[in-house]
Amino acid sequence: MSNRIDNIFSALADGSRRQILMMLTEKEMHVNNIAQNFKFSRPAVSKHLRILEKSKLVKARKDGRERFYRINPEPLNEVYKWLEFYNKFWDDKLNSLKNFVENN
Amino acid sequence: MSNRIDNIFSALADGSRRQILMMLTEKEMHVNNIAQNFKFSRPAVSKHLRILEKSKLVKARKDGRERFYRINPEPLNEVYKWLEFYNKFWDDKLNSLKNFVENN
DNA sequence: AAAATACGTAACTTTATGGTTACAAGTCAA
DNA sequence: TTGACTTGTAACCATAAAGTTACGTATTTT
Repeated sequence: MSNRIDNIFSALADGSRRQILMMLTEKEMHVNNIAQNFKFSRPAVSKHLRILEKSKLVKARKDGRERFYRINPEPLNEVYKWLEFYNKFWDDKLNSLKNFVENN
Repeated sequence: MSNRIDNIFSALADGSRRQILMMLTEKEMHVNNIAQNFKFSRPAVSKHLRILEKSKLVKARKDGRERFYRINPEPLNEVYKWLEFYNKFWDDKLNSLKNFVENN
């Protein structure tokens, strides 16, 4: 019963996965390449990649025996959209305070 | 070993908790009040509130035997800051594309 | 053809998550 | 002071998450 935005948030709730995303901003990387940056095993990295792939935060391209992963920032727009509402709420609070100060 | 932003993201990774936050934008609410909006039990709501409190997304105020919860959107700024980097990345990609189009 | 490489996945373990019911403590009303 | 109300928390259960090792398969190298 977990939806799209649940998946995105929980994919992002892990520091290792955020680190992977950070690496992928610089260049495409294949699995071993990514795994070298972590203390834990390659299959563990593979699992993280599966979770990132499921939330569509990364996409994969197969080249021979290697799989290259690249970032896909599109799902982050969902997070942005979600935050916008609260940003508005936050602004309104500031505006209320501003109004209070101006009118008193 | 989970840090501040981990806590914020995983607090937000649950639809019920996001619903609670949504309710709290309108007004302060006490626990029973919140629990009436859910099918699951009051202690379950209490647990969700504990998680939201831990990530500082809500704050509580005790009044007699009731505890009133209110939203605290400040931690959402952390999420914003985190997203900003990727927003820049995204813009740069668009700029690169723009440059490519302009120069060819 | 055989050996080495890159990867995914299955099976397993440990720990975390999200729910439950039962109960204790503080506060309010009669 | 007794009884009801509001809440938190402990103990428990089922399921999911995050890691491990072992192994199968596709691809490349020799």
